[in-house]
Amino acid sequence: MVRYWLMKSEPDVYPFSQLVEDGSTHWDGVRNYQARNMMRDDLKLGDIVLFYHSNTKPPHVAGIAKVSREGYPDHTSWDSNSKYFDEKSTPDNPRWMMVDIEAVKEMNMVSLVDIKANPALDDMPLVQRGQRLSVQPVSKEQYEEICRMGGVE
DNA sequence: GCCAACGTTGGC
DNA sequence: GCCAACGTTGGC
Repeated sequence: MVRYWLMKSEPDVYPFSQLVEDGSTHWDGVRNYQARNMMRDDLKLGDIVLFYHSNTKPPHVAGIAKVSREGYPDHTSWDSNSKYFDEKSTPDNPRWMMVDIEAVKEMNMVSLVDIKANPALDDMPLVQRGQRLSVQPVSKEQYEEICRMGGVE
């Protein structure tokens, strides 16, 4: 069964347009245990991802991606040249995980303001108080509503 | 195991 | 730039 997720990226770091250009990418740099656990255990091949741009004006959902490889160790965690380096992570005992995603479709920007204004989306983790998780579950209904707002069938 | 201090996230 | 919310760290 396909599940739906929302993943945050700062457009200055890696925008959705870059994913479209690259075709696919590995989602490295997540250093939060809850997000790691979901990538390790819950994100399955073919799952759908709403690609969200945070720390930008306005914050918004930019497009649709899907999981093209399930959880595996994040090699940037033992690369001392990487900004995501974690000395406690090694190839033999990796602490952090990532998945690969590939671009599926661009959509018209769906801003956080519009998401908050839509009662059908009140339960999205994204709009909950203090929610900072960079990988979040989204229901099928919420996903379909975002698509509708973004002009995607 | 508690909790204060600190760092980060991310909207505004 | 501000700051609320949250996660992590480390002393005790």
